[in-house]
Amino acid sequence: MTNPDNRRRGGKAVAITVRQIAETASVSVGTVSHVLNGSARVTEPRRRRVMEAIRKLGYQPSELARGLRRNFTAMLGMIIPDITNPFFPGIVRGAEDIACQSGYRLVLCNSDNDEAKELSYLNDLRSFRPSGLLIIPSGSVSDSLSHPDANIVFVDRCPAEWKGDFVTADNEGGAYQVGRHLLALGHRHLGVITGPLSVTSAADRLRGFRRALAEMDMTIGSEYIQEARFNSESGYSAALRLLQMLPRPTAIFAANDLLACGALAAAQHLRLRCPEDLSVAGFDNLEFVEHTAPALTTVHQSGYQIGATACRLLLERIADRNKPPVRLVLPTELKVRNSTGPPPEARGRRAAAE
Amino acid sequence: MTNPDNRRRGGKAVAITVRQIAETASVSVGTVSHVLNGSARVTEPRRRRVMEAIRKLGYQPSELARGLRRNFTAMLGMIIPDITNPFFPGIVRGAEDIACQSGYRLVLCNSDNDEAKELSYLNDLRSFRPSGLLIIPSGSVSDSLSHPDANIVFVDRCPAEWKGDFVTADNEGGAYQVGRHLLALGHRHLGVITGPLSVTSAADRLRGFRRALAEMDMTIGSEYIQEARFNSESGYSAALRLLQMLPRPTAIFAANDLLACGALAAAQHLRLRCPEDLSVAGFDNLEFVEHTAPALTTVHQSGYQIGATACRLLLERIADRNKPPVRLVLPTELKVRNSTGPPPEARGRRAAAE
DNA sequence: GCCCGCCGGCAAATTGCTTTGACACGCCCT
DNA sequence: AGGGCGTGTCAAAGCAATTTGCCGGCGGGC
Repeated sequence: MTNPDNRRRGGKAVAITVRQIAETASVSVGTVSHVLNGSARVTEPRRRRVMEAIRKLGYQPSELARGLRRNFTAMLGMIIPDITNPFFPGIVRGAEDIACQSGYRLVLCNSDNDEAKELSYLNDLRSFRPSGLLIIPSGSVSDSLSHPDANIVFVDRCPAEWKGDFVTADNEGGAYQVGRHLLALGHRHLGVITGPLSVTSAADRLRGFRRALAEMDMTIGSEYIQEARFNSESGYSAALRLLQMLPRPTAIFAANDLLACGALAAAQHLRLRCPEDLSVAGFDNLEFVEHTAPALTTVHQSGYQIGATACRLLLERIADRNKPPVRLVLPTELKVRNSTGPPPEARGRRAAAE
Repeated sequence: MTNPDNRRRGGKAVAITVRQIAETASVSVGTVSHVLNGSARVTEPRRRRVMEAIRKLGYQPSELARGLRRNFTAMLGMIIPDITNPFFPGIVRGAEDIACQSGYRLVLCNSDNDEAKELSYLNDLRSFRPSGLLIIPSGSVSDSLSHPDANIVFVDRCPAEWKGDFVTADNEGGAYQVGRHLLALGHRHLGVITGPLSVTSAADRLRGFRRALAEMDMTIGSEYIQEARFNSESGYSAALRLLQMLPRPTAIFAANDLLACGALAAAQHLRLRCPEDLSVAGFDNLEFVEHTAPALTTVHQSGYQIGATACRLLLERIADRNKPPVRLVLPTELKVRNSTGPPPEARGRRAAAE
């Protein structure tokens, strides 16, 4: 019963190979390969013998050997800025679900918002010959353009030079909605905490917000726009800076929910009530912001959908390298909750009128 | 200048290979390999010629070919239950940082708390011949024991039969602290929302909580222990069930922060004030629970540390397959915030006394 | 009844890299 | 000066798959 080949060599276990399957099924290795890949017709009795042998020996083909020969593997590389930012796991999850459904595996790397790290990962990932790459860029990734050999879909953010497949949410439109909302409430002194402006999504959000202002013939002083990194600590200190200015803004638009959380904390620290003294709006609609104090007004975007869509696009790109590039913008939606309300003066007036 | 080998074949680009490096540097391919791996001494002039050629041609060795030959690759597999549970990304991040520092890449899979999916991923991952595996198990993964060929570290949860390397936080101790805290506040009617009891960490937490009760010669009725899945919706409905019982519990210990969030929402839905009418405590200390309304009392455990430690252990295991297994329990710490307070009756008494 | 063509299967070449055994060269010691 | 010995280099043999070229046998058409 024990196959002489199925033993230990050099002290380490050797896996089952096609050769053993071939012997067990009394066929050639080529035939086994054809059965596995449907790359040629194999008559039924042989086919069944092979399948049986595979089942019996618990054979699992080596992705390495297969990849080496075919020059690509059943894996997709994905580079994200930071897995601990709760927005990205949603994207990853969406992408992974789609990838796994099609028999692909996802390899994940954190670029840590560092362009050098990103580039290094990009190269490392390539040495595994993945079928494709999903990239949420931190830098310009200019290199990827000089190596157009890989299938790449950019996600959430888009390098300026990139003309290929791309999926994002409607950052500009969502931010525009926030602007309209705050203006409609009567706010005239506005502050913005933006993400790093080198990141396209952050820039788009700022632009959308400004568009809402422009429609009311308003502008916003550059000192009222604070650039921050996409985390709550950074949002906290940016909010402190804004709230010490005169006139003090009555509303703050934070470019994502983490920044908004930091802003809430800053307001609390300064004993400003939200939304009575200060309105705060965020972006992303992370799951937990319904439970913050107060519940956060924010723009909903579905990370899962973004990831799933991007991955679907990538699979299509893999299937047909020559189809025209697709650039998708998924809808966003303003969720008004309790962290935004009329500014103090309007509130006072309204209270007086009642 | 153009190397004749460096052209397209069959329509697709062919990467630079050792062979081309060898030709360019006028050495044999074996020598190139030795330079790359330091597997034999190479005289300085040759070594420099090789390095120069590598730099000039932008050579990147194929991990596939290398892995095929050596029977392992510079990658680590990781299986986690669900990346969208914010506790896990911290672990992943910790593991990834350590892995990348040592030149390894992390491949991630979501088992979705599904044992079958977990097993399937385990096998797929194996076909890439990773140097090791980090697993947060959803099921018993009994299979992994019959294939002790891989280096495996279990993380956060431990299958009953597993006697190898393992890292977790002090779930039992943390839950014990919560129990002591709630009892010290005067609570006598307690409810527990536990995670799936097949998951060892959930069982440990319940045990720790019970130990605190036992020290006061108390027990808890089984109807006051509601088993739930580790997400907030499940926590919401479990809390509703608890809060409709008579006598109504005055405090709820939720086995993780997501469940606790659900419990807070349920309390709010029933117009119960927290902590005046109901105390809620969680577990994990996710970043955002400082900002919930009210700020959540919870047990801190560092996902990052768990992940980093587990990965370090795995690297050590890879370096020496024969060293004795290590089982680590990282400390946890109770964080008392505003979601816990004295029960209504004590509060009434205290108010009357003042 | 014979020949041609097609189908199914096999053996061998290929993929990029590591590793090993052999070999050549130079140095030191006798 | 000659014989070891150590050192550095190379060529070739894998690793586990896919893929290609070829061949034998069988069926159909003339």
